[in-house]
Formats: sequence, structure tokens, C-alpha cells
Amino acid sequence: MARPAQFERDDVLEKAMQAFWDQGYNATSMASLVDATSLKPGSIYAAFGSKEGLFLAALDHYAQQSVARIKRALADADTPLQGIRGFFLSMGREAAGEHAGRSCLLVNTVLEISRQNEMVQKRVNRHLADIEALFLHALKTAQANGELLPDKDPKALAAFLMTSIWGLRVLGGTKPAPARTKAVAKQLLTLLD
Amino acid sequence: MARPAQFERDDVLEKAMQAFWDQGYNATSMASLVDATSLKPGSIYAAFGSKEGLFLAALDHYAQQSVARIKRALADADTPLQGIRGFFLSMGREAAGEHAGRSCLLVNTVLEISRQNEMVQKRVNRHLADIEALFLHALKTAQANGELLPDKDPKALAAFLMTSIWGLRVLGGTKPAPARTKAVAKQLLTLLD
DNA sequence: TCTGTAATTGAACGATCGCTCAACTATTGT
DNA sequence: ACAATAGTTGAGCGATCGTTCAATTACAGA
Repeated sequence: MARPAQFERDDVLEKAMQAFWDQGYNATSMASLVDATSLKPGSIYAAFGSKEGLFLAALDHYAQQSVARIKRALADADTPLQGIRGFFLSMGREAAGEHAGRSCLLVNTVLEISRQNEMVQKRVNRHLADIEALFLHALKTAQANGELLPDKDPKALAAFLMTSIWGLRVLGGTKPAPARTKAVAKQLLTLLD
Repeated sequence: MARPAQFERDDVLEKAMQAFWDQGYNATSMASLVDATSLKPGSIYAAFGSKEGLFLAALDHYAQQSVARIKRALADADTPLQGIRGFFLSMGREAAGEHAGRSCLLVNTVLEISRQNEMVQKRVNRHLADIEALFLHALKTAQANGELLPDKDPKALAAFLMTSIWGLRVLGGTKPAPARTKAVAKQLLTLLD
């Protein structure tokens, strides 16, 4: 062994993630990442290899938080469907909030760089699939419990819910009125009835 | 008068639009715009003032085509609701197609630069509002004709349809299977019944 | 207390960024 | 034919981009 690292990896990833989330991948320069993380360029490159490497690590960090948040929302509710409803209503509220313009790092990544970078594309698609699996599981459980009507298709509904999240994220980027985001969230949730 | 311009403005805007659409705003350099348009830097700056000016003009060009396309889809159908249904089903097909990864220039712009550029934000929001107005008009007509149930809220539905378009555009960026995009489009259209 | 190893530092690299401008060319009105 | 005017050209500006690296510093094991 030798000299140990002087930074906490998770601290650095959190700060880098915020920078990429705020500004987007291309608009976030190494100089601004140096500012945000308080690391020197050499340290960043020693730890993450490249700007892309740091971004991928920050993306994983983001996805981990997203998955945890959705798991919590589903687990805290009385029933699976109520968990889903609660999550989308809070997403609707969030989409009208102050920080809504940042959208979601995964969605931003799909549209900004996924197309030109196969590695990023596979990573972000995997994270999105993980999230969809949470909803699919909740929907299947709801159907088994009789909470969701038997004629509904959980797979199709899960795909629809993911698409709805993405739509709400873009909606948040248009500086919408709270009533507007709430109305959209309510509309889409009627598909669960 | 003096020497007339040697390029067609619409040709240049079409080519610039394609470049921005393919690569995103930040990833599209002036050098690549020079390549795409076959103009020299000086001519671009004389005609559009800046990269941002060219982008705004290209954005207007894109929006004009989008509005025209939706108007046509609505006008060609037998009824307003059939027009909407047809448009979303074709969007679903498109989202699984080869060029789906480019998403939509307006959506890309909301997420990539709208937040950091107020002028761009206002412009893209205006274009999106124009599109929403087309759907709102079709929904109101449908309700007046009895095609849409009287208890439906056309404004809320129009907002939902816009959000659905955005979701489908992101979906297209995830390289989805055709069956997946079709299922999502069908799901969201059931809200019109 | 040394020695080996790994992390830190910050100046600086070549490449590319958005953009400018003086020289040049083509077209107009007289 | 001749100014006057406006579009075209492309070399090249200063700034910033992502990245590298030799020198330095701090800690673990013997």
C-alpha cells in the first residue's frame, strides 16, 4: 500500500453528477468538474480515466439513487397501485417545482449523447430497464392481489408508465404551471383503473 | 442593391437543422455547420449573426415543418379523433424506426439548452404551444361533434397528448422494439375513449 | 526510521472552439 | 463604363477544450 486517496468517491460522484445534471454532458467542461469536485485534473484522470469515465460513474450514482427512491415509494405505500399513484403524483408536483428544468439525468443522457456513444447508450438503457422492472413487479403483484383488473397487461402498462415518466420530465423542462403537471399526472393514472 | 446572396435560405436552414438534430446543439461545431451548409464561416455570420442565431432560425424551420405535418394528419382524417389516433400510431411506428434516435429537435432543445438560454426557451415553448393548440382545437371539435365524450376535459387531454409525444420521443431514443412502441401508443390512446 | 508506492499538484500540451476581418468578387443603378 | 453596394472567401484570432506528466507529498509495511 501507499498513500490513500484523500477524497470520498461518493462525494466526488455526487458533485460531478450535479454538474452533469445541471449543464448536460457536452456543456460540462473538465474545468467546471475540477471546480465542482475540488479535485485537480490529474486526480480525476487517475481515478476515472476520462471525462466519459467520470460521467459513466456519475450516471451509475444517479441511477442508484433513482432506483432507491422508487423502491422506497413503492414499499412505503399500503398497496402496489397506491405506491405507483403516489410516485406519479409526486412526480407531477416535482415537474412544476423549481428544479424541474434539470429533468432527469437518464432522460437527458438518452437525448444528448446516447445516440453517439454506444457504451453510454447501453448503460443508460440498463438503468432504465432496472426501473421499469420495479414497476412491472408492482403491477404484477397488484394484479395477483386483485387490485389491478385481470384484463390489463402489466408489461404494456409498465412500458407506458416509463414513457409517461419521460414525458413528465420533458414537461418539467417547459416551466409548466402546477395545475398543468397535476392534470397530466391524473390523466395518465386513469389507465390503471 | 448590390450582389445578391448565392444560397437559398431554406436550403441552408434545412441542412443546419439536420446537423443540430443529429448531433445536438453543443456537439455541432461551426466547422461541421460549414461542412453541412457548404457556406464559409463569414457567410454564415453575415446571414445569421452567430451559432445561436443560426440555431434559432433552424429551430423555426423545424417547427414550421412539424406544425404542417400535424395539420395535414388532422386534415386528412375523416374525423378529428381519427386524425389524432392516426398521428400517434404513426409516431409509435416512427419511434421504432431507424431515425428514431434523433428524437425531436424541439424536445432535444428543451432538455439540452432551454434551461441555460432564456431566448431559446421562449422560442421552443412557443412552438410547442402552437402544436398543442392544434390538438386542443381537434379535441374541442370532436367534443362538439359528439365524437369525444362530454365529460372529458379537452385542455387536460391536450396537455396529456403533448406529454405523450415527448415520452414517445424519448422512447425512440432507447432503441425500442416495434411491438413496444405500438403498445405504448395504443395504451395512451385509450384515454380518448 | 527508512523505503516503496500511490495520490496530489498545477503548468502546459496540441486540438478545437466560436468568431472576425481585410481582400476580393459580383451585381446593381446611373 | 463606372461607382456604390453587398456577398464571398479563408486565413487566423484568442479562448477554451480534454488530457498529460514530471515533480512533490503522504502514508503503509519492514
